[in-house]
Amino acid sequence: MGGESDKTEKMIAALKKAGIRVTRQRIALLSVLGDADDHPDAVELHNRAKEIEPSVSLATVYRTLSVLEEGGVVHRHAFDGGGARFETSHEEHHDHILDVDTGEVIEFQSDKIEQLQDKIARELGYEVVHHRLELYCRKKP
Amino acid sequence: MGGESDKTEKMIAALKKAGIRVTRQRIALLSVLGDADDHPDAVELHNRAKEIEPSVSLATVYRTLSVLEEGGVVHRHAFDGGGARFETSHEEHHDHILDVDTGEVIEFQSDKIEQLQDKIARELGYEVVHHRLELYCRKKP
DNA sequence: AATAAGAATGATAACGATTCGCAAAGATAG
DNA sequence: CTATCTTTGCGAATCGTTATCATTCTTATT
Repeated sequence: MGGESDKTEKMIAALKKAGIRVTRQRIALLSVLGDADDHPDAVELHNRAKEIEPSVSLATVYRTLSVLEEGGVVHRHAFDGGGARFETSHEEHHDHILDVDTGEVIEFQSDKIEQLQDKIARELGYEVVHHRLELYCRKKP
Repeated sequence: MGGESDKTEKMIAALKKAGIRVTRQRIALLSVLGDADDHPDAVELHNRAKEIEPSVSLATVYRTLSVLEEGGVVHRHAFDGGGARFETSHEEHHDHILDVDTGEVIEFQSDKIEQLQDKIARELGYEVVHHRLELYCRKKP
């Protein structure tokens, strides 16, 4: 019983607290998201979720991902080419390196860059709401 | 006659040199691109180009933009929401601030950030092929 | 200038990712 | 357990973009 991981439990609690209804399909999706250590797109999440809860439809996956995004539970990324990709937001903020040959995604974090971004925006009279930094890279020979 | 600007002439010369055929619709699009100081999308470019050369079709705008991108004449950007937006590549490299309230696009350039990006990639065994840095900002109160 | 050969074009169909509309099923408060 | 209000699945619709294909243009050659 309760095959859900700790991560999933926490996300369910977060939903309840936010007054968002907890349904079978949402639990399935949250569980899949919690287990994913890659950055799957909606179709891939749908495939994985179907193994837990065969009735989930792709439409619901999309709808739920939007709900979760608004609730701050997942982050949506729009890397070059193809559709949006998702990850849970229970890690530190980070940016991404994308291997242009293999498609692999590597996460990194740089306070210095972050500070420079803020500085640049500030000097132009802006404050950064959110940003997007992607390094499309190739393995060094 | 030859209402084309200097910029446009140069781009036409670039096409010829690259062995790319110079057509009425391509001249129209290049002229529109040369005059644009914003970052128009394909539909907007199509509208502007039609005023010079009414026969241009949207399909050709898309096709030509791809050709120009491959030829290094324009850059394609995929900002959050909506479709791709374009600008000529005859300026220095720069990144973008996007005003989340007005949609305005401001360009900026930071050697320091660039260097940090290279350093981060290098330390992970990668070299940066290209990158994407967008600051979604709001005007400071 | 006329021509041949290949490339570019316009119109429209097709596409992939995502959203919408709606009737039916499900979750939660009382 | 019931009433209410949400969420769901399905399929159609939408958006930005690309593909198809017969026709028209460019360009190199005469």
